[in-house]
Amino acid sequence: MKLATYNVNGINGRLNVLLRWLEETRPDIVCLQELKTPSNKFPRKELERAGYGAIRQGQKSWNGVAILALGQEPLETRRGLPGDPEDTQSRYIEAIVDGIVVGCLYLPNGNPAPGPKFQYKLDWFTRLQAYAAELLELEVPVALVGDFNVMPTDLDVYKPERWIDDALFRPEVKAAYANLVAQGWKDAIRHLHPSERIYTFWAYFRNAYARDAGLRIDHFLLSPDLADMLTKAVVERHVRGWDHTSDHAPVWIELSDKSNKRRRNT
DNA sequence: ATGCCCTCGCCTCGAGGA
Repeated sequence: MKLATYNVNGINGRLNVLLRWLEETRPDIVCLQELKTPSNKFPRKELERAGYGAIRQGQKSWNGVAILALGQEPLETRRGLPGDPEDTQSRYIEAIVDGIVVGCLYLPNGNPAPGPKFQYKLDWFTRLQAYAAELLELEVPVALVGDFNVMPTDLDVYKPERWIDDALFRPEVKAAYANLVAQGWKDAIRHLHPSERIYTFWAYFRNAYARDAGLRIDHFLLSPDLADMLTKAVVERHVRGWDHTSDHAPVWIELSDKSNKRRRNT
């Protein structure tokens, strides 16, 4: 089954592109970020017509996350990241689909750094670490999926030296990501492709896509049992080349029930 | 050191993005 993430950069302005990609790829589960629309303007009917049930946490103009599931309604288990009741930004939603706990997240950008926005990013990361540790303790299949706004290593940036002071690449942020992964998560794309340059985002300006001046900032973190099921990871680069497209490409991973192998091993 | 380009809002420019 295909588990996907896509930062759409405005779901209503992007609806045709999103529907075209859904029709083409037919992912089973999709985590969306940057809806940029309040929940009551979420295009539920259009997605339903395309075969998808959906839950969403919207917000006017900014942020916003959603989970789609092919042929079913995601069972919502959480809305909003715990740890700060003052935080009103729509950046986390979670559901159970096909026995998997799927946490869809849009981590703060954090620029300019340093400053209050960067501090908010670091605080959000700390809360995510605390909550992610709780999820791992449940010992159920969990995937934390979305736009983390972090390039984990030099391999994930077209020109690392240009990004040293940026909020997506500062040492504190890379360390926060590394510490999160070290809890016991697998970075799915990196796990399958340990030394390949893979990007998921290309800026609109400076002809970034044509020059392949990209960043890898959309990630799948898998709990150990899910990591065992991982067979494939694909960045749908061509979608970034479509007209009126997002600055992110959709990304998906394939999870296969290797039950025969697992049965033999246990 | 900055803008590039793009989205949204109530609006033709500003804020935010990465």
